[in-house]
Amino acid sequence: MRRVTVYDSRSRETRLLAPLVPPRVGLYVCGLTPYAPAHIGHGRTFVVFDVVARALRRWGYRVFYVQNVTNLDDKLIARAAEEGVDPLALADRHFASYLRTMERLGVRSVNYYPFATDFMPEILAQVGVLLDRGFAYRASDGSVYFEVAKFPRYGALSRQKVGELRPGARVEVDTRKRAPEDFVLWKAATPGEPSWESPWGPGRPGWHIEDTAMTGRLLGPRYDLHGAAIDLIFPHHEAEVAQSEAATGEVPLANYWMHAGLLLLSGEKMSKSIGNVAALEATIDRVGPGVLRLYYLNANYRSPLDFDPDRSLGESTEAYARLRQPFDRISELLDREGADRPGAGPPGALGDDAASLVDRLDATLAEDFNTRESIALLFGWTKRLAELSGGLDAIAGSGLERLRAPYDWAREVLGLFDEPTAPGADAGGEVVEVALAARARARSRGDFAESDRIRDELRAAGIEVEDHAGRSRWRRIGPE
RNA sequence: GCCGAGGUGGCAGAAUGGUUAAUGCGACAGACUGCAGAUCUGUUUCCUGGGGGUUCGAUUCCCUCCCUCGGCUCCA
Repeated sequence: MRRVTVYDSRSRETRLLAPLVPPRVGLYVCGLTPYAPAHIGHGRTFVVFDVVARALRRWGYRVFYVQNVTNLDDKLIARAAEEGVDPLALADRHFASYLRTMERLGVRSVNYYPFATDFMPEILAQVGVLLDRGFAYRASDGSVYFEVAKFPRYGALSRQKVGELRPGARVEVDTRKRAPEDFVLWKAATPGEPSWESPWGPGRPGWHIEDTAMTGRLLGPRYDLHGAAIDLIFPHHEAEVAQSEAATGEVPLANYWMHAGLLLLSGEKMSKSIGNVAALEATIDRVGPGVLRLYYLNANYRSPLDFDPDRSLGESTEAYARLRQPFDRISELLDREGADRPGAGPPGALGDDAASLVDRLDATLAEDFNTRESIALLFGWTKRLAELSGGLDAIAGSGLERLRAPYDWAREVLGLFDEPTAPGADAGGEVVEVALAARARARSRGDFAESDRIRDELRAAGIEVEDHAGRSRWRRIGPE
């Protein structure tokens, strides 16, 4: 197992990752509430933790990655009422679409997506324990609240002092509570809304308790790593800590807390409630998963990232195309001619350099998942291969495989280069070759009008033609 | 008001108590090309929010102020 450091937002320092039971790592990430399509802010968070899981697995850790699904909450119920559908069915529908989007984005590292409503026995049990131990109380209508005053550590994670909060700043204060900072564990049923039987009467669980009920069963009372976006640190994560630690007596709930920075849209938080969202699915349609992942990973995962719809992805598109150029060429040669294609060895010590670069990439990423610095190293490698100026074609298959190693690393860990690209392997490649042959004949007889017409038509179809000294090559740039 | 995260070139964004502050985008010039694009080469010397302090040396550590964003009880 490689030595890995993690910035822990609870202690506010970068710490050596020491799993409770090596090499296992329990990773829990707060997922979304599937009441609307995912936006690119969600995409950032889930790509970040996808890389965390991929990297840890590569380094020998056995990661069990749980991402919960809040398939029942106020907004979901409200949306379902608007549409006149069953809330749980609405959640199922949006979750199915979310899964497809994640698959396209290359997020395949999650082991288990538990649904809140599948953990009703655990939720009821945890609420019951909190009542028995005196950390919770029942309100007149049957709701159950956590009494924050009984848990002195409340606020330690987010460094909030209860007395300094401004109740009602954003959400109406619930008058049934003893104190404004108390939070609901069990909500008494509202007619017409989904409800479950409980010892305190029919109702449904509060948001926070769903998470600790799930992690209690799936990961135990203490686990290694809790991740989410920073906006959830208060009150959600604070409540998780209070519930779980009060109920189990086991401290701390999570050994490490990783909080991803928010994606801002033109300087403002992107969120479904404000309505300033860029849909994730449509963005993938437009630029492809690799460009979007590069955009996300091109910044420190903790920094706020300001998305500019007019330039951010254009810039990443250019950068991605440049980054992958030698990778595509190598892949094309290997796909077409195989690993035993003849040729020279890599010049100088380039083959060894590829191997040592992979070591450096691992070492760099292992310092709090520094994806940005890793990408800078990959650009350096792209530059070195580009300086071979056509020399890639002269190198034998075995050598090419060695030179591709840093890109293979990027594919495995960062999830880049995962879309089909090698022109030869593309469906329709033969047709393009025929068109290019016709264009070559036109050029050789000086008929540039015909030559340009063919080029323009190919471009309209998403095929970029590149004229090189010997022959013309082409690549897909996607439909305009 | 309180808490938290940020402030680095034209733009996006790394890193570090120490030679010319990475990388990418953009721009400009050259090579190549029938032209364009792509590609390659070079240039982009005056860039670390303001003010103090510690230090031989601060962008980095400390203090203070300013600005932006987030949270303040069911937001990724």
